[in-house]
Amino acid sequence: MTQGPVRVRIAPSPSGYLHVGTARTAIFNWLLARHTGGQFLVRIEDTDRERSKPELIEPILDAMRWLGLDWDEDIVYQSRRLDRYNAFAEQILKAGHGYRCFCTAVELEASRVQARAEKGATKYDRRCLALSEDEIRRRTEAGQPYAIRIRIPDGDTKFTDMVSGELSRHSDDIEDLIIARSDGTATYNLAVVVDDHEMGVTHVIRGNDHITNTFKQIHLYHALGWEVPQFGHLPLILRPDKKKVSKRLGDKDVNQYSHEGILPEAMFNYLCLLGWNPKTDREIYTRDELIQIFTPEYLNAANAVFDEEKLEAFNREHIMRRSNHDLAVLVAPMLVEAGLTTKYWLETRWKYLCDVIGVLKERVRRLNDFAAIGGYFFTFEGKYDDEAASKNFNDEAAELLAALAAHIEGLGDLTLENAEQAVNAVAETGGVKKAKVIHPTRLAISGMPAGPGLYDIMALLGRSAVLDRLRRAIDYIRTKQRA
RNA sequence: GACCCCAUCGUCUAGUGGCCUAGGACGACGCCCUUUCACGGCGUAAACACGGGUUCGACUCCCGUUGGGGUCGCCA
Repeated sequence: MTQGPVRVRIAPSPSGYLHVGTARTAIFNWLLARHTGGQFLVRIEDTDRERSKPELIEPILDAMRWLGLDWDEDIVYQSRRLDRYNAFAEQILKAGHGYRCFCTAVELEASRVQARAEKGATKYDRRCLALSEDEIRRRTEAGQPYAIRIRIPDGDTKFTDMVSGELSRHSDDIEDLIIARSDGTATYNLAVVVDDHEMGVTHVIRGNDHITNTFKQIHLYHALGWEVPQFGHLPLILRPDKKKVSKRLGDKDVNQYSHEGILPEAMFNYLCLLGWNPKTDREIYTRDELIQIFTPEYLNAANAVFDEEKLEAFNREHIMRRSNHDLAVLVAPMLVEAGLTTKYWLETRWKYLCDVIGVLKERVRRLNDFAAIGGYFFTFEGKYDDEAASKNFNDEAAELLAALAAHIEGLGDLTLENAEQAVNAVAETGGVKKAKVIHPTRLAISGMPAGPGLYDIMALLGRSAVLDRLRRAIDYIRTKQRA
């Protein structure tokens, strides 16, 4: 499909962090902009003074930067455009598309409660639309506060959604929404329409929880005499319990995944395939590949459950695609934070770090796993896995370890080859199977029951560290046997 | 409750009337590889919600039912 350049936007409100739902909406918008050579814009919807928190803006932008979602123009802050919106509310009122509503919030709430009780729709009953000119003038002059509502014309409202096709709703089911509050400030729907129009947004792609708003906003475009943009309503991302992801329900901040060792390209790739797919059996793509192949036609209409296990599977694939050096840059601070080593030590032994990552790489799902399963490459305190120790540490093992240590002492540097030869020799002279030597040795030098190939570990650790740990294990076994 | 959206394995999905005895991926299970754990390879279990139509023929089209989700604020 060929499509001209689009102007799209993501419009988060700083009342919380960026969760995967918003992140995925941002990704699709960004992808469409990049695919068509258009612009991706960011607007901060911070008109709610009570709930917006300025300090939440940076974390949201950080999460976007982490995902590689760069924007093309200055960020638009609605809070700085408040004055701009009021004029348009007035314009709608003067043009006869709106009317003053003197109902108080308390009254409105009461009639909603009543409507619910009577099991009906809770739409505004338009009582203020029936007010006479005189009555309106009288109340206005008396200083009675009023909100401005737009009057929804009779008939069906229709639009063609990029995801779901023809969508329509009868005017009876669209409320005469308030566009300006009684304190004069504009409400969300008006602000959005004014901004999208003035920012030149051509395609509005957002969650399908906005469908109701879209019908309302279409009437605002009409009342203002503006061209209506294309709309696309994405299916929602659901939690495993099938509720839509939300801050309320404690869903994770996208930044948190970064701290938990998820690679940004993995998150990007996984999210992109939730609700969209390339119509092939391939699932792993780079960001650039996705820009190439992305087309909104392949957007799904059904909601999708977010599965962290599958995210991890994507993460593993992307970890395998990164160079050891790249991974080292990301893993180094994690090792330091875990108290396993220091920044300085790693900097002077960068090659070693890369080699360690090389042997650990394929048994890791998240970046944090490197520290969790490979700590012994940096620090070893003589702690042995309990189960493995009771199984592998016995008198016979102590003797074999001693024989191995003796053999290694006669060696120069430990290499993959002579490490293997050493183990073979010890097994042979001891008249036991290799496994009898290998398992205690692994436990002795790593403390772990599982991990990379033993010779890899030995060669990496080096002669003196291996000897130290061997002797330490022998002591450990002997003192334990005596006790 | 009203309105709207949606409906293929547990999960993400392919499928646009015959290529379907429904394909792939994650997860699960088993086998092989192997010093362990992974990786890799091979394989198994696992789905078209239901009922009516339309048609020579429906997973695919239409209607209804059921189920799930969303929205119903002078919040965004």
